Amino acid sequence: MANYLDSLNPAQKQAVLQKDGPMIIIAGAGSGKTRVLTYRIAHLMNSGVDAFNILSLTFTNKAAREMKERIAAVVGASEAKNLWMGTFHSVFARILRAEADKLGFPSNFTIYDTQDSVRLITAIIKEMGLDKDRYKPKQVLSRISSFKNSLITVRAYFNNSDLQEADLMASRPKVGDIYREYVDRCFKSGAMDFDDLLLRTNEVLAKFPDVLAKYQDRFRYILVDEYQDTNHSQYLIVRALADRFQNICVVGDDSQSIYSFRGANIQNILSFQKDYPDVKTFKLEQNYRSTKNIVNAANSVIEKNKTKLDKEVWTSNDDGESIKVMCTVSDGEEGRFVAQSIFDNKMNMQLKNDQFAVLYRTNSQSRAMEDALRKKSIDYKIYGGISFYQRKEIKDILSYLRLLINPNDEEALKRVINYPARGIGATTIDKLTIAANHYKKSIFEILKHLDKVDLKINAGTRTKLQNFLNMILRLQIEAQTKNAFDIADTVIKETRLVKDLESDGTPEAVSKVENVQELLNGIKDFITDKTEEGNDASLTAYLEEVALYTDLDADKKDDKPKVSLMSIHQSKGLEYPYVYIVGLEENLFPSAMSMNTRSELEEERRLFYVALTRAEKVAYLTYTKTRYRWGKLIDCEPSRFLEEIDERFLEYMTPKAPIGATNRFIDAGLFDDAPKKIRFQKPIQRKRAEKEQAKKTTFTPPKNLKKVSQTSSGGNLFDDKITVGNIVEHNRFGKGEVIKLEGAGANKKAEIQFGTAGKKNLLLKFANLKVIG
DNA sequence: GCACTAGTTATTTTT
DNA sequence: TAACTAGTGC
Repeated sequence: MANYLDSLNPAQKQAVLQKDGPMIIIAGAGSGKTRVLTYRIAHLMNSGVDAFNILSLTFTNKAAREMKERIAAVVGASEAKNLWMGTFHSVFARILRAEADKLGFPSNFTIYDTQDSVRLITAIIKEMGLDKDRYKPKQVLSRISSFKNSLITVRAYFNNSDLQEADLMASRPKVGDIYREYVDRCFKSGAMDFDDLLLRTNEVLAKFPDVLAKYQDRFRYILVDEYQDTNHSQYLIVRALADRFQNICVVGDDSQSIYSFRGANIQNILSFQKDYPDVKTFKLEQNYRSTKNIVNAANSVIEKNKTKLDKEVWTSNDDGESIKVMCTVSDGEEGRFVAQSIFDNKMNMQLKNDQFAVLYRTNSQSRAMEDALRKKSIDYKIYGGISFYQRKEIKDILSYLRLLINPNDEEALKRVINYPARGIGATTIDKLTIAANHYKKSIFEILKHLDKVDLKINAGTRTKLQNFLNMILRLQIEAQTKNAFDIADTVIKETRLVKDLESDGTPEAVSKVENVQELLNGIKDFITDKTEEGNDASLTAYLEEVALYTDLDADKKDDKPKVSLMSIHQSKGLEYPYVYIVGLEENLFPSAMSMNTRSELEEERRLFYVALTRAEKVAYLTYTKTRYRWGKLIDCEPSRFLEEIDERFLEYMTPKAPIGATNRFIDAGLFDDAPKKIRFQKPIQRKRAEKEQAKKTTFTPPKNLKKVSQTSSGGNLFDDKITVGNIVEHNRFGKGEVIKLEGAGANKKAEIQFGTAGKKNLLLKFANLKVIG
């Protein structure tokens, strides 16, 4: 048997060797799940299963790509190429391209992103004359999205009095009508939104038995990763496809289910055993990622959840360091602490930026972190937030490209019909929209037959519309022969889009021009990559990839190491030696929006569990007493999650000096914050207590808690003892000679020439050096 | 039709 | 705070 099996523990090995039938792998955090999946697929292939018959669904495209590479290393690249691997969305978008005509969609249908969907819904609400304060487009969209994820079609909605009543009670009786119009308009535009990619897949599989049979026969072995985060729609697809051969392997961890807001249903994993009575269950409980302190601390938190599967995560790794808790006065201070701490750890442990991650609950928290890291000249990368492809200048160009592929794409057309400005304003667009709705055609069709439509549009505007139409038609013809890069380039020249920006001259415009250049480079890369791989390099393929792109996919390999900043949701599946979880405050984490029900709170707790288990070596938890939120300074209380961690695993940090130059008066009171005491006081009493404390200048350590000072006395002592020429000993690097000293006090650094480890720069306060001679 | 300004409103998490 | 909207004047 191939030697890859030797590297697995008994539980992992069993899961890999179990070839046929339904099976579930409950994989604790850091238990080598990816490795099991990879080897399992490799093993299937080695035991005669054709790669073409394996479908593997992952949570991100990046995960799929990496897994493919690892499988390629075992079975060879040419065979691995034939595997179907990717996210639900990308795999089924591909399948829908082949089957879309059966549902009346063009095969080159557009994929609407959230922005497109919101814009369309906004337009519909306006057209229907509804109050947009009552019908908030985003809320309406998320309601529609949840319908779709539960496979509630428009017809099903109108047959379901409960749903209608719920909307009536929420004073939004027209939700159903908006839903209907939205679906119609998407259809007319030849567009599918994210949820449609799953819903329409279900539809095509349900309505066309031959299509279902085709894919059942094709995907004889199905693997689903992160099964705890599948929604009902995804669940049904998997079930339908696996129905014939029942070779279905799902992997997941109920403790890491964190996407219920997106329709994910934790019941999918909890009740898998009921769906397939002869299921084989495997549990991966040994954690290889983190220290005992981290694993046990995480366990002590997740224990508080009632809904969960039975499992015990353990590790044979070292105890490691305690989890460090830090309180600061403000969010700015919190950022400075994190930046300083990363700086110190880098110095002391000789680490690279990419060994650190800063995780937060909301993306808006990144700003304070960015500012602090930038001041310290620490390179960082932000994941999430507004992605590159969402930027206006980029979306505008992409919209032109979309329009060339699919001229019925309403959102794309409305974006570019007057950009760059060509004198076609809101009034004209309204008239066109009304005509389009009336004739049940797309706006583009109306444009093509302007002369036949009775529209009160004056001659000047008519010419402008005609010119626009002619340009698009001309470009469309060019798009048939040119590749994606050339056509994008032509679009930019033809529309004078960049010239417009260049003449602007503002710094923003300059950066926009750079972004456009980056987009062009991206298209070029796409073409070369896909051509090399022998894959589809068409404009359609490019637009699809871009629509389903996430920041995580964008990692460039040749970049210099950077600190990662991301939301906890995005950090799922990742790991870092040093992890900072910031903003541990009530109403922020757990989020104020998610504390109403037990299940919401449990999900927040799982989110915290996910955050904590990202850490391999050291985890820092920070919270602050005040924070700016929508421009206002608000008081914060420490998060309940801090208390839920068994305190044996914690260490409360207390810095000796303020990290940055801030109000000394406030700083004086900041260090004696024991969350234990404060938690159970009522808010008003608490405020008073805080004021009292602020007046004190002395520090009383909280009882029962270990206290570490950032400026440990040991370090200080050595400060004065060490001089250039000393021979010192470091517990990692061994013996060395002090070559140079610089800085003073807490910032005193030494350059030391070690024998085996080479030259190192160390901060004395951390280095714990022993002077030998 | 368009550019500018003042006022309002929003922050959960994402394919 | 920042992004978006409605209103105003040309």
